[in-house]
Amino acid sequence: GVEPEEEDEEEEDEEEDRMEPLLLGAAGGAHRALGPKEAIRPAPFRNQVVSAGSASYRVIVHVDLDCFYAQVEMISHPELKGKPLGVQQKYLVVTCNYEARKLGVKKLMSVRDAKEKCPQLVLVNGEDLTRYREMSYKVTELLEEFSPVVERLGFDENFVDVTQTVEKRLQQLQSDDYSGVVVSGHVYNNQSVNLNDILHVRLLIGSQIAEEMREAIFNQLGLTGCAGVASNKLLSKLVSGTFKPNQQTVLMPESCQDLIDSLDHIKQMPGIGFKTTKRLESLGINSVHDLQTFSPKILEKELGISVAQRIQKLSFGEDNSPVTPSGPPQSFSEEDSFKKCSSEVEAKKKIEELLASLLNRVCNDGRKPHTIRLIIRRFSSDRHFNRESRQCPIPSHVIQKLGTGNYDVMTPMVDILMKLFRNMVNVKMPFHLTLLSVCFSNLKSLPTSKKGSIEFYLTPSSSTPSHSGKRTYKMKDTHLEE
DNA sequence: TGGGGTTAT
DNA sequence: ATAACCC
Repeated sequence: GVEPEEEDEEEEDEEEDRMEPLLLGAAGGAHRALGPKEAIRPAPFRNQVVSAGSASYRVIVHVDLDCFYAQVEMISHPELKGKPLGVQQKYLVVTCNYEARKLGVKKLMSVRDAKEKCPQLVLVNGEDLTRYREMSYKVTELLEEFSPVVERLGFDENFVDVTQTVEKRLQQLQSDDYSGVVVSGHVYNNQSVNLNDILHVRLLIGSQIAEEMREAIFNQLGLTGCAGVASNKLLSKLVSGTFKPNQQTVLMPESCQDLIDSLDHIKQMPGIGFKTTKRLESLGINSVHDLQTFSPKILEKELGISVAQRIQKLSFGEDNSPVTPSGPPQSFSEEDSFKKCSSEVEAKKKIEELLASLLNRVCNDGRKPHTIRLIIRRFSSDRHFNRESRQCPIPSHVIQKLGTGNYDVMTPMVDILMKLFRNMVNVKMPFHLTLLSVCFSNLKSLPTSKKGSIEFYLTPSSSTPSHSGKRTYKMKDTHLEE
């Protein structure tokens, strides 16, 4: 027989040690539970975030706006307030307000079913995401004032690592007297709170911060939402949904098992998606308990070591993934779906529309995309999982024209996109597409350093044979990323 | 099923 | 370039 390996976390530890000082500055540091080995290692960065005794214990807030698109629409159209409202994309009601929900409308319900359930339902078109996107970033920016460590999840959810913020407030408290600390909002399971337990005190302060966040979002942006406070992202997300709408809940560590037991199927576990659920079901794994007790070795063979270990940890409520600050977006895309597109001319028109919107967005962003991608969906029985794409670098002379309004950047871009199109679609043969999408990625900042002046990029040159007295310049080698 | 996003392979 | 995940 072969000895089982025990030290399979060695590499990971070294990697994380190198990153720790960085994360302490930017991300609040304590981003995972301490392993047993680390506790006895004399690490120079230990104890910087959370004092000894409580190990590294994070406080994470998950903020989840209530029916976000519908709220934005009710702000844009106040006369709709109080009426059952649905937001429509194509023939789907993608979300709706609580008046509509009371009358039986569900998210992602077809327009026909929704109207049948609720004939008074008011529908607004939500295919243009511009206003939602703008409001979404306002929320993220507001949250960043509480802690710079904010990770976006979709347009309507954010994770905030408030570990450092909590620590500051703890230190401001009169010498270890926690008797005045109270919870804000619900405590999951109505669990009793112990002020002698420093972890409890930290989470309570987290709940107060969460309350302040929701207050700020409401007062400054007019939006309501839920919040969950817990020791990691998974638990904060699960607990934020326990009191809905416009309420918040904190999870004390002792109730962790109850929270994950409240899931009635593994597909409700964030991180376990459609594909993994199918494969787990084929192994006879349906409940969280099934996953907890399943043989790790067999699971690793079925799903690969990475997925297997990660999701089995999730089943115990363990999640060491850090809150990664999202910053500005990594990509911009616009898509349109339709019943049928079967000619090149038709496709070109739609691509031009998508591109025009994208160019506006990219122009407002300020950064320049260096990659462009075209995505298609061909007609097929399984609508899902059937996209193809081609991408290529954007030629530098096109990139340079991007910010400037006066040059035509559409024409060269459309030419590129149509080449990508013909690379994917044999236009001499009949075809049937149901979606087109254009994506800009590989965004690079313009060099904005010191003086935004041109002379920063030019270096004086003395070798000027023809025009003595006139100064000439040579290009410096320059890269766009500072 | 929409119109977006992200990271890993 | 695709596949998985998230909303």
